[in-house]
Amino acid sequence: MKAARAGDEQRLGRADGHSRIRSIAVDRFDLRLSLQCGQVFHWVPEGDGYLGMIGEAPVYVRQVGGLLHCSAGDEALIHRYFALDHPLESICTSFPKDDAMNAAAAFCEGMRIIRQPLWECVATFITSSMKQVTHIAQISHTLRERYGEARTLRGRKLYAYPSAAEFAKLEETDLRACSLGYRAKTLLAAAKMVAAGEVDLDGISTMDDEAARKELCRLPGVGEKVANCVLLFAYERLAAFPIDVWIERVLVEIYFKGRRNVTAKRLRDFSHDYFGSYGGYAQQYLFHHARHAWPKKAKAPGKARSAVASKHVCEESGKE
DNA sequence: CTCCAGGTTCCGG
DNA sequence: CCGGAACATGGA
Repeated sequence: MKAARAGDEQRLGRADGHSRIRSIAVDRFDLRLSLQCGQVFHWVPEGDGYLGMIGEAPVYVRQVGGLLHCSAGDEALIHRYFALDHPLESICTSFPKDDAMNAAAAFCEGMRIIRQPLWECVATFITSSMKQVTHIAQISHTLRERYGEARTLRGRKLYAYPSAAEFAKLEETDLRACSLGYRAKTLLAAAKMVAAGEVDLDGISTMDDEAARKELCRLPGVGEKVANCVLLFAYERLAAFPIDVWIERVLVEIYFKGRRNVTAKRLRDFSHDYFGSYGGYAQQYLFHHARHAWPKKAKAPGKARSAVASKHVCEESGKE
């Protein structure tokens, strides 16, 4: 592979004058998969790479085979953010050996669980409830553009995720205007608690998984599922196993097929025991595989809808 | 128009 | 502990 061309250096160059490109050798890492699997929502494709923020730092990363290209000075940040130190081979070896898990592991080769900033992760997953991945990203970008600090890289504007203190200064209507819906109230309340120090996100780092989950659930809008996402994607608790509608579908269809009385508690207990200490990785692989490789749910053909049934309903739209 | 999306909370058995 | 219902909004 050829080294980065001079043109790349120029385009990648930062305003501070340090425009040298560095290459990080990576093994068992897929940048695109790791950014597009639904664990983080703000990275945008740019050229052959991605543009995004790691905390307050605007970053451009590009993967070419086993090399990760970035600006000089960002290496350590990127190494940590993308969890290049996670023992991916051991992690995959630890997975249970069943057909569904094997297929998901093959489908998700190189996907890593990244280390996200605490509040950013808490807040984005508060906004995630009952939302499609694309819409979560949309909300994230709106919040950043309106209330985050701006940076420029490669001629593009990038915005940091607003801090809890910045959110705490807003009104609920401000957040509703970002199409947050009912999540505006809980996000604002959570921001105020964090800003006031009533919940200490940094302090949670030293708690065991159970205590940390319980503490996170004190935040409005944070239930067991969101807490597990935060534990997994921000606190590096790789055993945390978030159960959303997709994973529930997988569990019920694959591991509880035909069984009755499949309650939330049984799913939780089974997942904890079956997937083990790297359950979070197993969960993310199963999640991504199910979302992209499972057949779309066929519309129940029970009663054919009349083609003319709704003909006259939406005709008059000249209000105001 | 209908259906559903990386849920949480509150309420009654 | 368990099931239901309300809660907003925008794609498909």
